[in-house]
Amino acid sequence: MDGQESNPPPPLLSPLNVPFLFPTSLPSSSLHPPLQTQNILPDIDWVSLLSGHENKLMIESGSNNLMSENGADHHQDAKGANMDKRKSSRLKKTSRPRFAFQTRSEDDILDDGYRWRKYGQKAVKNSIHPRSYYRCTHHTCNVKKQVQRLSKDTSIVVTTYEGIHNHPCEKLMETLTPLLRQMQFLSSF
DNA sequence: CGGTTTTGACCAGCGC
DNA sequence: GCGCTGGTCAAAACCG
Repeated sequence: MDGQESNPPPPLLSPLNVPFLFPTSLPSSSLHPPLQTQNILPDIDWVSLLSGHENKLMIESGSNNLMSENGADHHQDAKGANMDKRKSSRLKKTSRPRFAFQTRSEDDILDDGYRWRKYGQKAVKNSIHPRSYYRCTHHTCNVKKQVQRLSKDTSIVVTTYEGIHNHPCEKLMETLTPLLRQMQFLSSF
């Protein structure tokens, strides 16, 4: 459908590694519904960080919104009963690192180098566009993301990441591995 | 055939 | 307590 997984051009960067570098210490009040986001690192060129390919991803300067929330605990997966899973995911939803940003794009899904599996879609109040829920397909990885198009400006997509990848970005590794090999080879002289 | 998407149902949290 | 809303599950459908 959205063909996110099949986007051919590999990104040169691993955008999702970036958020993990900055301190996630914003109050949780900055997080939810009204996308009252705070510019944490206003000078960073998130467009190039996040696009990675010749996409039309355009973050307007000044609207380069980021959200983040402190994640003190590491989300322990309730791998028991289904209900426990639901409960834990819901209860701990605000205790994981989260950040969101807006991109101007025709595509709802931006190719961030990770592989995602859609697990839900919901109509959201006050929005004509549904919100989509994705989960990282890596077995041990628990990162999720939500994607929603703004009803005000339908050219803007709001992507919210939740959690931290505990594995390298596949596409990044694909890109870097030959380069590293070459560097090793050259440095052996 | 295995992985992904779709979609209705279910559940918890929250406001009233 | 009730209804609304958002987040997740899981079966079925879909696709390469």
